[in-house]
Amino acid sequence: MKKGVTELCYGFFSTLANPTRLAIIENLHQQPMSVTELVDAIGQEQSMISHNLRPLTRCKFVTRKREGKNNVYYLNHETLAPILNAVENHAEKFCGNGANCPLKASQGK
Amino acid sequence: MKKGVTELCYGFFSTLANPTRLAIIENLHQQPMSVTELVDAIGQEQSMISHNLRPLTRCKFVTRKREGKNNVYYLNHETLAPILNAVENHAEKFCGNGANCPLKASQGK
DNA sequence: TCTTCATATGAAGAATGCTTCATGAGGGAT
DNA sequence: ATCCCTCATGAAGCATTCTTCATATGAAGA
Repeated sequence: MKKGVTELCYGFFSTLANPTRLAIIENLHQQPMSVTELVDAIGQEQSMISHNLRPLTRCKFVTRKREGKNNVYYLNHETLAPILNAVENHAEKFCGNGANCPLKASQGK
Repeated sequence: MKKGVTELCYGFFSTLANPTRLAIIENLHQQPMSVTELVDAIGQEQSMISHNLRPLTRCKFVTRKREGKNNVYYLNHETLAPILNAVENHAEKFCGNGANCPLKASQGK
């Protein structure tokens, strides 16, 4: 671990530490989508989706591309695939896939 | 990406999204340490270190072991090594190692 | 140009998480 | 038994981030 990685990590992880942004990532993992499509898929207000797309774009987790009058967002699979994979491995190995995760318990219902 | 991973990811990333906890990880990456050693190394109050060790323990990022009257904490390298590696790769490839990271810019000085 | 669809942005109240202070509890040594 | 060292926990004020509401911008079509 290089020196000074801490501040980079902080920006990185705090951007990912948000349910709406994770939902966006989950959707874009399937295919590129416009804002409107994300709004429909996630079922939240348009302004909320837009607000949350900004930090994702800023950290290069997604990229934007104008297509006609739509802004289509693309996931940065190169970064996120291994990360999400590591999270799944951890959850599986150390957290019983969430079964014995106190955080999940306190969130649900 | 499996269904329902979003909530697991949220617990995972929000635990990592904290400067003190990242400093703890950075230190434990070198070697296991007791709370007092972490306090000295990081230079923050003991209660703060303890408070931040709790979520790390809960998410299995670190494990605790009594040794005499000390509580020694061990990093879960199996999970964190690949994660931190992925962050470094991303920072290098997409963020100029933080040089063109607007977050870092707004934090520093 | 005017209208409409698509998206971004600003501001403010609400919610969440953090930091600090005070204290409690456990283990070892005397 | 007492003292000290080590560490954990609770509560409360403070700070940060989120969510929502209102509005602005841009592109395309009539």
